[in-house]
Amino acid sequence: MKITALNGFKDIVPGEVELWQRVETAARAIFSRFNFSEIRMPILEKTELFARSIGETTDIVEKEMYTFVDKQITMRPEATASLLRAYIQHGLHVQKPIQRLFTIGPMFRHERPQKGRLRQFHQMDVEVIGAQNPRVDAELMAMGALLLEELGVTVSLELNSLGCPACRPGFRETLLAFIEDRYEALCDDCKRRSNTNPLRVLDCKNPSCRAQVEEAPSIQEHLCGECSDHFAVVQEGLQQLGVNYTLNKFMVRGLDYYTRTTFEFITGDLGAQAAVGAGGRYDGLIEQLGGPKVPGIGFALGMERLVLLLQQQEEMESAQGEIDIFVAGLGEAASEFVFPLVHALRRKGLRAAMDHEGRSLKSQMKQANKAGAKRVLIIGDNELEQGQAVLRDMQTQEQEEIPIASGVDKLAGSLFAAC
RNA sequence: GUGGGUGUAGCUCAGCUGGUGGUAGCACCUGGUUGUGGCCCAGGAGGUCGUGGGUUCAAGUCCCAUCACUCACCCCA
Repeated sequence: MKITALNGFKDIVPGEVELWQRVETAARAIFSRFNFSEIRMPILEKTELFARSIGETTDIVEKEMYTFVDKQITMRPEATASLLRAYIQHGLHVQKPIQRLFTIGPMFRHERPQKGRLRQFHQMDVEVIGAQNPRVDAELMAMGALLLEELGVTVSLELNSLGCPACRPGFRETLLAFIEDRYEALCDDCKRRSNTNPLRVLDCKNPSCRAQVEEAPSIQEHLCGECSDHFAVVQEGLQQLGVNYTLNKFMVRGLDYYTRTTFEFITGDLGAQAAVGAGGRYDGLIEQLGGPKVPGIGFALGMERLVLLLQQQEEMESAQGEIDIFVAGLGEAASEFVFPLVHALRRKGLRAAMDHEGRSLKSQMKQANKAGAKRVLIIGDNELEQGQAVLRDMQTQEQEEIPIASGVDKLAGSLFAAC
């Protein structure tokens, strides 16, 4: 039996990896423009960290984590908890009252794989810690929207507020009363959810449940004064920055730590996994994890989903790397000469390649062409005897003779000047 | 965890109601030019038809099991 990658784990091979690099390069550029610094955390953390932040009763913690049970450690299922742990551990709040941080890397969840959802997946995660101003919420969403725009993917931004510990319990009761009248009409999942987390009933996909909650009370109308003011300024900010959004009173996030602002970047082109990016505010979380009493907000972008969108929105022009020069050696003596020459060219900074299989000139020319070589240097027995090699320009097809007798380093220098 | 779909060359796939695995396309190698790429032409290499059982004179094809992949539910980025 052949050994293959694990179910839900994927290789990113040449031809596809270029798209990933594009996504990552664009993201780093944008994050930098918005004054974010990179932070990198380990993939393994104590299990307790995720239980305390994401929520003991969430699906992620209950059944989706890769945990080494005997060691009480877990491969991170998301980035925020690890990032906040690092923030607290290093006392970053002392260095700067407001920290703007991003991280890029793999996350792990043991779910059944499907389109846009893998067991090892990759997120670009952005967090602003220490900022209470609602404008920061708008600024973050504007940054996400700008990145997606620059990548050329079209998404819609959906916005909601989940309130805070002061007003959410009240809404929860209001909603529960509404749900109880319709309890029998709900799907089995929603019956269960109405006990554990009634807000979740709001975003059930089951059509009959949707119909039932259509007229459900909106949390947006049950916010306390502070949350309501906050939500209003967030929306003003989005308008000021020209970011389009729609309010969605049914949007509930799956992680327990969210408060107030929550949002999702949604696409219609990925099947069931419609969220390309999502996030929100988590004002009590840092304190809950043993840190200072500071607010926070952040969001994550799913890289697999971005790459899928890029793949289907434009026919992959496989712009694989091109090289500066291919050195074709003909025969054993020439190969002896070419081997160190190619290395000398690379030391000069040129992207250089050669053939090691002793193939015909025709074959080597094909290789050079496939590698996208701008020039080919041809050296055979004739050239060695005469002390002149042939340098061919692959675009213009022009060839010139250049002296090779003065040694590899000099030749590499003159080739570097020529390229 | 629950459903559906699909497994034939490195990739994309033909293969009808069982009767010798495809001149299929892309990719790869060689040649058409004693030492010159892209286009074209010719040739070549590459497969335990996912795996294991069963039915049959005969199974890629039918049946069962199993594994893998995939889509959806659930959940989420």
